[in-house]
Amino acid sequence: MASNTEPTPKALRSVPDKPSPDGLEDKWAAAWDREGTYHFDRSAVREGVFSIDTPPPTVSGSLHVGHVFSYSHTDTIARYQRMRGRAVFYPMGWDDNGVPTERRVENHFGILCDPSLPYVEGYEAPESPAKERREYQRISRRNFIEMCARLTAIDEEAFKDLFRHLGLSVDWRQEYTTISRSSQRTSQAAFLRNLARGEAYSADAPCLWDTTFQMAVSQAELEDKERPGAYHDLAFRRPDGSDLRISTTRPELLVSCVAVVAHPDDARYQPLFGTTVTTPLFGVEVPVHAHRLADPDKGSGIAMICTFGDTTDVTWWRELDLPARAVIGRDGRFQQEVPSWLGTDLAQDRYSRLGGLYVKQAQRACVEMLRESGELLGEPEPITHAVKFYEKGDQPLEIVQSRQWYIRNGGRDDALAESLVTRGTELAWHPAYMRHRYDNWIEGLAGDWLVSRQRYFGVPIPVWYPLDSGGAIDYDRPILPDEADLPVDPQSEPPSGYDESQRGLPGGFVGDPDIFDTWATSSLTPQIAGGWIDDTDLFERVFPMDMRPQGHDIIRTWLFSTMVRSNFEHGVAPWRNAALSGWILDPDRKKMSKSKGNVVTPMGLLEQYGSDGVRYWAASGRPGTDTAFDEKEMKVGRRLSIKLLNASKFALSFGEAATSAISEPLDRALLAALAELVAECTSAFDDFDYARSLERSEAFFWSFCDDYLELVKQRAYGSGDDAGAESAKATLSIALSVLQRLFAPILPFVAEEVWSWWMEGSIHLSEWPDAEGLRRHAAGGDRDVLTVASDVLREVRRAKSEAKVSMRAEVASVKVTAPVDRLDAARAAEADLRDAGSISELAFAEGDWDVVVALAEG
RNA sequence: GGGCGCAUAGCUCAGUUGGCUAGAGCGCUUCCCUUACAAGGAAGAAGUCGGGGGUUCGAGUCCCUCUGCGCCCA
Repeated sequence: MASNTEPTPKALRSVPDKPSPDGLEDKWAAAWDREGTYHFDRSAVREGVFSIDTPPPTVSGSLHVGHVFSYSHTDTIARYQRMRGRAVFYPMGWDDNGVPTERRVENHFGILCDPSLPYVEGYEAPESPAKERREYQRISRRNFIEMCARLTAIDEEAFKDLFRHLGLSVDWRQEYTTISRSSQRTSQAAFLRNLARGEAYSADAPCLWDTTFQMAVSQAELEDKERPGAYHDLAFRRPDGSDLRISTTRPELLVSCVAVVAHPDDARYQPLFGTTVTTPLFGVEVPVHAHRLADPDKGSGIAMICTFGDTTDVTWWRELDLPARAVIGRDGRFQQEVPSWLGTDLAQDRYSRLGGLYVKQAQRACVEMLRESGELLGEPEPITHAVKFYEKGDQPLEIVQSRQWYIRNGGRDDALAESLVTRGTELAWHPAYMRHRYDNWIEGLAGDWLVSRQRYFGVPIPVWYPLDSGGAIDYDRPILPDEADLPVDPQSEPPSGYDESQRGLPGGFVGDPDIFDTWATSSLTPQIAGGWIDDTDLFERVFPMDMRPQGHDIIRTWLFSTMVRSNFEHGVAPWRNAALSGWILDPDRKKMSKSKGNVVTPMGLLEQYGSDGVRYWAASGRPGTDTAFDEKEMKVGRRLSIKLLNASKFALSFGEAATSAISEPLDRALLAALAELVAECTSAFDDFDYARSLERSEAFFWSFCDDYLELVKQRAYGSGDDAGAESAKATLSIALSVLQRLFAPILPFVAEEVWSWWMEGSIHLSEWPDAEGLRRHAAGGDRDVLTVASDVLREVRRAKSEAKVSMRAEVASVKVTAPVDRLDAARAAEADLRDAGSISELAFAEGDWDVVVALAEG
């Protein structure tokens, strides 16, 4: 079902005297709103729909030029598909929840969340926020969430204004936020279904922990950073009493040592396998194991296994079935209580010097004790090594043992990983090589997806736990809500069958204190935007979606996690195409980012160059390619907009004529060339390559203005009953309508403006030009006629330019020598050439290409 | 260490399956106030296609290798 319309000329053409691109944004954005131009046609069936899984920007600050860049790309595709007759489902979402939003809210208002505090009715943030974070005002969880909602609502409006000004053809009735009740219901329902099918589980397991945010972190959020460290050689005691030198970068974890390990092939340590050694300082006896992950070239080739110094420790702990001896708490400090495995007074005494210290302090204390006891061999050897950080954090992660929820993602299940790779092959990737990023990520997964986050502003994990008669939590029998009751907040409401007064009491219940990872909700954007839970009629019309546009930096997070959820819930890939956009680079070829301080605010650019000018720059960036931030390109875009206004005004000034009047070879040549252009732009857009379509259209348009318009204008000025004039007028009308429509996806404002001068309805709802129809109008026209005529004209201009005379100067004679086919083509445009060049005598001769121009005297 | 991408005019980039003397825009130089456009138009100069090797009648394009830059992962 086509939702677009054939171009219908207005009864009266109305062209302004002095066209300008300024002010078009406000004029047309309002008109599109009023007319509902971009409203999704809900009666369309799936085959007639083009649906877009729009990236919801994080509402935690301001939009930057990168947003303008990539969202413009998506919009060109949306507009093209709409003109092809598809009902375009183009929603917009806002990703509010997550750490960045909480951070922004904390700093903006000078507040911090303390869940132990009571709710305050009518709370207002301090008028002047405290400067130091530790002096921020503490408020209740509910108050904090309200403040988050307040700030994100303001930010959303600003974002929306910018996107409308940019001209995104979004259906704003389909706006969503990832924190809304509907999104919470969707997110919780999807999770409960994962749980019911065994795709989600909770486990008391080691997890990466950010001690600043007091929050668990998933593998997808990790970032390796090079940090200085040092190898400390410690003296363990062998069974025979001699020293065993073991190197470690984390001597403070000595107290957590549960074993030592060397490579099975390492002859130096083979005699020790199966025996025990004794740790320095604490005198704990630990076994010596063999494992392939021990690197013989690292340090002394034998390592201590601790609870837990890094992720390899976790692997060893799991595979070698070792005990856990954790001492570092969630706050990043060594626990006060002396560990039970320290048997001697000396060991206990030594530990008491560590209790309560932060990791760095504990390291210093430990090294000092090792020096005192003589068990530090030599001096520490400084090195730099990769340390794991939370991508938004500034302290190294610790690994702590805790109860968390996980969703299976193939990290511990090869068959699942393989099926997700296969899902990836169901997608068309633009550009194709981005698929490797996805495949490599899956191959490198080390565990399931940890989705619990110890934060506040987000979707609560919809689970309660019963308390036994002793008040202990029974994690194995979680209490789940009915899907019909979603969304729920286990922190503030009791599960069915319980009363709020039973919260925390023996025989009662507790709510899971955590919320979901941001990605656990945004991995469901197709379901949220498409109405999976609330609007199944809509969902059937739009899912699986046609297009997922996104940055390539979040393939491992957003793209992958969306695949995981869709694979489980629907057994299909959630989209047919993934379009990955590149980066914006500053003039030094560095990635533009807020932290580098090289970001430019977009609104000023839109005002200076016009939204079309900025969109032109964006659309010049090829899909997936990093693009330099370049205001010159925006200026070029603005010039193109102005040219389209002026050329349209000029071409329309000649009036109309019936298409049956097209008779001149030059006119047919133009239409034949135009047909090829349309075919090329169409296949480029079908391949998501807006940049190629723009490049071809633009080149054609400039030569249309420079050559064709110049060649034909004298003829078109001719008297109304002149056949040549009629042919020119009809051709100009067709060409103009085609060129305006080819530019419409890229330059929506100026295209709509010029269209409105002479056509009914919005250009954005009109038919995309049709190459076949143009070929019929061209009636076998020979493109060479235009090419050769342009070549001759160029020679004439060159002669005038070299003689430093006006282009209007009279030419006494021109002699064109050419091979016979080109000669025929030139002859076919003879009259137009005379007019365009002010040529008195035009002669032709057969031979090698040559144009001799003789200017008139005086 | 593994994977991927990029390298073409001063700058930003095109260059489809290998095919005549390698293209565009910007910038630069010169000229033109022509009744669509001076926020314009015309013309011109400018490149050993990162280096080396190979396949081929023919390589910017395919293969190998080296160098530099960038990204992802370990």
